[in-house]
Amino acid sequence: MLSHFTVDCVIYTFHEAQLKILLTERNEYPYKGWWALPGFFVEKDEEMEDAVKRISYENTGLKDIYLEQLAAFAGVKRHPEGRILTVAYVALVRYENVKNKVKPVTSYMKQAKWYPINHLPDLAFDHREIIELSVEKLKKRLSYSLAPFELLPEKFTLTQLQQVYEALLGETLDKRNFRKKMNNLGYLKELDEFQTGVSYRAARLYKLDRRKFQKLVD
Amino acid sequence: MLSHFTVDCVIYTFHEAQLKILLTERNEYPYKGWWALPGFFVEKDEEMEDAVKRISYENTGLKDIYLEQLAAFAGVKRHPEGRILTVAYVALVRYENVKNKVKPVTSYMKQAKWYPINHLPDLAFDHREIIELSVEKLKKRLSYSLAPFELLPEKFTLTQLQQVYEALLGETLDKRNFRKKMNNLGYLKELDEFQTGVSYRAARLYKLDRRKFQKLVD
DNA sequence: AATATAGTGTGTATTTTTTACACTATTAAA
DNA sequence: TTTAATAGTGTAAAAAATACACACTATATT
Repeated sequence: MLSHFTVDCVIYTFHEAQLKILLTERNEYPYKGWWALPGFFVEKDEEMEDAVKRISYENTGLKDIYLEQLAAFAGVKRHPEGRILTVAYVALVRYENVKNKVKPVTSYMKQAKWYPINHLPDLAFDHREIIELSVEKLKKRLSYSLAPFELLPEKFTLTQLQQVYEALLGETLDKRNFRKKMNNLGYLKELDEFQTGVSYRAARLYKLDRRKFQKLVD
Repeated sequence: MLSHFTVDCVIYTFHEAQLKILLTERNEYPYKGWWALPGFFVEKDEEMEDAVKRISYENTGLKDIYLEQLAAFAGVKRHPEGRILTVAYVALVRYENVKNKVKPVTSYMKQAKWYPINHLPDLAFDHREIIELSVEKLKKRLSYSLAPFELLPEKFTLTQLQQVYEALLGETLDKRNFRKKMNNLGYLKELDEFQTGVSYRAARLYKLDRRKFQKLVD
């Protein structure tokens, strides 16, 4: 007797200075018409991570996204039709890459939509609990995590980076101290490029130096 | 169709200045005669945590132990008889409480034994991988974790506490700096009691002030 | 009684990190 | 040319982390 279980994805992005999560409106019972995390059953011979990639692809059109396992949820009562275990994953995507691609590709959901983490609708199953745990975890790991850089464009301004930190920590940070610290960490590459299309002083763009970042984490 | 899955427990203790894990010798196929983490199938109407408690109780005689979910493992090939998902938990116990209680209470294992984390035997399934991940996680969280205090007796010496830190970090620490820091954190209660039965100067005993610890973590 | 043993317990100076805080510079649009 | 909006910058003070060595004490041994 083999294991039969689902995966659910908490797909984050950063847009308009806010952290947002992709939710889908279910078109199937149970919880038909409710908002839920994208998720589905894992096939018999399918690796969990591949299932997560499949689901994220269906929902964002993106392959090769940043993934991390969050936890397993298996409450006896979590699913109204009997105990179904789910393994929740966190995925981080760049908004620029997905903004035009989000649409329901499958028959079992009506639509997909980005919701700011502070303004979520009522959610199916125990999905709110899953999301809350995922925020907690991102927060805790922030200081040694790639997360901010997976959420931002490849080239970003220091203000954007600070906004990601602020959104995750839920508090505002001092601009000068934030910049000083980021520069001292030494894994930001200052580019000779600047923002375009803004009606005020254009900010300098930065890139993450992944090699230096990795060295520091070890 | 409901979920059918197992839980596996990485049960840690601290003894003889070493971190140790409880392993059981399997008395059933597959992997009969191999060492493995204590684990078993979760009953149909049983909460995961209750299954973990049941298994820890069978193996250590202890109830109410410190538990934390580690991760789900579901590799298609992890179990030779077909994909079985397992949810791994970390449990922390005090050696003084279990030292005489560890014995195989069930028919499916021959014996149970504490192994230092640096000298593990060959292990069944993907259990080595599970253990490695658990050590990583304990290490990362050390600075804001109750783990050291769950592994030590209620009343402990600063040297013992330092040994737990050193075992988890895999490096030695300076005694004076360690003590200064622990005292400054402010959640250790200095007792008017001292070690007994040692043939050298008896060390002062300390207790964790859980209330102050909690305040600091928030 | 003297000595060996083994671990306890303590202070200071230096460096590094963190914090608090306010103004000038640049650009586009009105 | 003025206004509105955001970018970008330095210093002083406090707190935390680090490096480092020796005297103390309880017991066991002779």
